[in-house]
Amino acid sequence: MCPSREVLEHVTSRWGALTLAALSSEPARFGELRRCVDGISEKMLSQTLKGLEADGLVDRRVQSTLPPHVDYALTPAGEKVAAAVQALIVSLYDVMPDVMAVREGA
Amino acid sequence: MCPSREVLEHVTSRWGALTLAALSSEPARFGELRRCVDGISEKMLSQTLKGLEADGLVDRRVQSTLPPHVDYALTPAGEKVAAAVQALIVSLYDVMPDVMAVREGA
DNA sequence: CCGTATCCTTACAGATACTG
DNA sequence: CAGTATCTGTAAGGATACGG
Repeated sequence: MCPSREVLEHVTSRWGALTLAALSSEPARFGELRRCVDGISEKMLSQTLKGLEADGLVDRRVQSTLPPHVDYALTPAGEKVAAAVQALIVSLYDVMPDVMAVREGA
Repeated sequence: MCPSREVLEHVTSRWGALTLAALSSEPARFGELRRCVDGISEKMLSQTLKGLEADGLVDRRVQSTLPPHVDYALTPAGEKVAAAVQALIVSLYDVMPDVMAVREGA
């Protein structure tokens, strides 16, 4: 199975898309993301970020200060993918009226 | 949590995106989809199609002939979402060289 | 041909507690 | 603040066999 399938599964994993979307406006810190991505646990955020980082979509910058300060930002590749994810989310908002109508009607 | 989150999870579920992509070129039959979406089981295809149908993204047309003939097609709403999914996949292909490079380098 | 029903295994994901 | 470790339940997903 082609390697892009793996990346697709990372990006479209339960939290992958939301995390990319959260980073697309601006870099953010761990705690910010945790509050921003509604419902995500520390564990899953950490895991999701690691996956995206391993794929080269997210860049992790550590400042070894006290207390530690870590920023997560999109790489150029990440920006392209995140833009597509955003477009997908927008298209979803676009069709939500239809979706709701079908759900009721059924 | 907003209702669009549910639809997002359907669309970005393991097989959701691939199924939408497979339908975006033209309507297809169950068996065709099964062969087209590499690795999917009958159970998951059935389940995925049901979810997308319940969201009003996919239309199911049955001809009660013998043997039975069933076509799955995108609804107008489904077309919009599928287009966005396609764009996402294209963006992924676009960045795959970078991804591969990062994976090796690491 | 188009699915549904059943069984079974894994791995996803939440809660909690703890470390640098 | 920014995570990691462990423990545990749930449910997603695969294989197979059968029904309309």
